[in-house]
Amino acid sequence: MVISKHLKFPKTLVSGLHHFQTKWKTTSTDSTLNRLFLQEPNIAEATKTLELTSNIEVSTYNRLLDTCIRSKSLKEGKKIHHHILKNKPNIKNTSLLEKIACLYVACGEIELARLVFNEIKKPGIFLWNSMIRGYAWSGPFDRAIDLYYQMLDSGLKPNKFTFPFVLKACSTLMALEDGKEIHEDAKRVGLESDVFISTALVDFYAKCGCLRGAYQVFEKMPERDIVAWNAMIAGLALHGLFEDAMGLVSDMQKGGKSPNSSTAVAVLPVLGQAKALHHGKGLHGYCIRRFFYNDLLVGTALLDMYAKCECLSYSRRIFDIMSVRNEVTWSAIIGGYVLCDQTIEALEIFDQMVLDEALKPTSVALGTVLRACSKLNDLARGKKIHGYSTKNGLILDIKVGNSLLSMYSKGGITEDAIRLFDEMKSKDVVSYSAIISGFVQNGNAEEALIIFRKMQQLCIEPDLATLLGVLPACAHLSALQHGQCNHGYVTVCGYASDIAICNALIDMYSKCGRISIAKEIFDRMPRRDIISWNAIIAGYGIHGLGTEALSLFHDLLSTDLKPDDISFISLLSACSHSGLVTEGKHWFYKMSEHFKIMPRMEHYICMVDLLGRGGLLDEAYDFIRRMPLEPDVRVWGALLGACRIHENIELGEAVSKTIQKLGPEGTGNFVLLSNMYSAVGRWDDAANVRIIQRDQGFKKSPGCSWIEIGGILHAFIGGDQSHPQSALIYDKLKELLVDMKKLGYQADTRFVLQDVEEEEKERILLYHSEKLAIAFGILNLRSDKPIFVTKNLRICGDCHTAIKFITVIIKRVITVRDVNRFHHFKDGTCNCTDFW
DNA sequence: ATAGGGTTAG
Repeated sequence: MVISKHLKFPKTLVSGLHHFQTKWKTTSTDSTLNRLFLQEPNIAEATKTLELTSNIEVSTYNRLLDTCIRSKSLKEGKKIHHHILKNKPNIKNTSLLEKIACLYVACGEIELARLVFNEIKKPGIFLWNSMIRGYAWSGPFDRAIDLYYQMLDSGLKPNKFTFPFVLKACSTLMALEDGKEIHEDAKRVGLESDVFISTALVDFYAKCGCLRGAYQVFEKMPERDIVAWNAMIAGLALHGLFEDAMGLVSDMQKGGKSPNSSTAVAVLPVLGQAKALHHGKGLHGYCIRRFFYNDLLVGTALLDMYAKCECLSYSRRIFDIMSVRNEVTWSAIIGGYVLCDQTIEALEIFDQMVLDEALKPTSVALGTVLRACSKLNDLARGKKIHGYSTKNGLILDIKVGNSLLSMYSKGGITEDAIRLFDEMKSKDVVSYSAIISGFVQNGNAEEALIIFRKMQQLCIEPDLATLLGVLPACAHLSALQHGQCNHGYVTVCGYASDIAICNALIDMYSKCGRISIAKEIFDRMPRRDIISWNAIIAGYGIHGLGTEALSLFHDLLSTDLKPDDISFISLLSACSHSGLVTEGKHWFYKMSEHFKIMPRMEHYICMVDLLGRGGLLDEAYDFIRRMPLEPDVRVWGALLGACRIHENIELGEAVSKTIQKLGPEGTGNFVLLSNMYSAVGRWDDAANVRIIQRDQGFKKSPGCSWIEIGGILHAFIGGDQSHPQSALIYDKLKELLVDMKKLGYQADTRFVLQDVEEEEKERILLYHSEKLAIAFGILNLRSDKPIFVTKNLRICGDCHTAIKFITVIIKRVITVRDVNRFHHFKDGTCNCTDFW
């Protein structure tokens, strides 16, 4: 056969072919192919030649297949396979079949390889190893382990290639027990101290969370190459042990081994995590000396480390000079900008990546950008990304889904959050935590607890972050029993020593009325951060224990911690609740003078409240006028509240005009103004305010009070008759009213804003939500138990008076937590000294 | 090498 007739090589594609054609013109097909296939670019054409003949020798097939394996030519390999099946259907040549299987593994077609593998009676060790490696690389990973055991069953002894492959599968699956058994096998066949196998074992133990195991293997190694050192260092880094990792790096250098770029890449993330900027800079210098800085991975890891240390300008400089960047580099720099609160810039860089560089956003980049949208509350942009993710199938990535979930729920679009949550195919702890925290942050703590329960029913174990969402929900609802239950869970899980958890517990107990337990937790903390102090100071504040709050603040000053802006909000509001005007003024002054903290609007609100409650109305007014910030409606609201307490109509009217101009927020200001007019008997004016309120479309958000009994929250709104015990509750209140009147109680009908008869007003007052909840508590709690009610708004003035009488009648302590603070009623008095 | 959920005030 004359080959030149059939082989038409396009000259442009294969260089030097002319020479080839002339030289081998007259040879047989077999030898032609043999020669031809030694040159990899010719494979495609060569397989065409193959189709023209049926009689090919096994040795030729072998050579063809070797070439295909080297060049990972799947298409051509398949043709050769078909050729063999067609022309030599009964071939029993194992080596040929093994080669085909190896070819498929090399091309990542593990299932095809498996089909061939299954046809081979006694596969050799090389093929077993190839198959195990194939599964260990691309999964299903458990098949790698299965094959390993099958191989042992077939009587073969694993060799030094087998162990690293199967151990890789074990570490991916976190299959600690299987790996340990395989470790024993390695010892039995005397291969434990092989460098490759030991290194694989170190890597396996570290990735499975068993650092001790990793170190034991590492220590026993008779010789360690740089890969072995890197495996151990990476293991320590993986566990966040940056000091140990750095220690090992210097041990390695003492042993005469120089860290390479992989060492740097392993260590840099943990340096960033620990914000160990100093070490990071040192390593950066080393990388420059060793010329690693041109390495893509090193560059990316360096810029990420600097970003984590909040040294964004360094990150940027590295990013700018990197000659090669990939999508990971871009994600890292975008993430750095988001972390450092340069959110707009982060989005600009993302646009640059997509538009200028035409890089396809990965799910990691999208997750990061969604966090940026969430921080900016740019939900429109977030929704666009949602659309893009859906179109490109990235929505199936759970991290993208969770980022979206978090954005929607933090952004307050609960419906979108819930819809997405229901649509998500796979949900994990993070999904649940995201939606729970979202609900809590948007004031829907009840829904948060409902989802929390659902999650537990589905046996999804809450983790630390979940509890950090749930505990504030309990705090918000004053759900002490739920909170205690979660405290128990925290302890069982071993989170009880976590600072953030303790902070959340302090807040929960103090909002649930158990300030002494809050203090106990605070006292027992081995280490505290500024949040711990803020939480306990605020706790004392809302309980009306201003002196204690001040004394804790003094304690704080003797620590290494510095009070922050929130410490002062907590302290000033504590002073305000306890009428500590002098102290409050002192610390407000010190705050900027000594601590160099610029007062924010919130601080001014606290000060106006403090001065106003203290009766210094003119000073408060003056204070507002001298504010460097434009006072907002909340500042004026605080002054109006003070005008009502001290019945200063003249100032109150002026203030309310200002509030009208600014646009009143909610209804609190209308209620205050109306109450103020009623208080001095200007009924027409009071009525007028209510008409304006109605005309402007402000509806009073309903007052709601609740009480937790037996772990169940019983909620009431005014005049509510929906509770099963309604009749009993109403009877109880009527009975109490009779006794209260005997003691001199008179319904304070000024607090009824509806325009109705006096008698009706009394009736309305009697069935206010806080009174209903208290009556329910009296009926359902043992007489030695304190009654604790929570209200979503400020407590009503008449209720405040009535509850004092009730404590005399029933001889029990009653606590009401309203939106501002605690009211501890006992023996006819309230600890707020009526300055609520 | 990048990567989702998190505690304090008002």
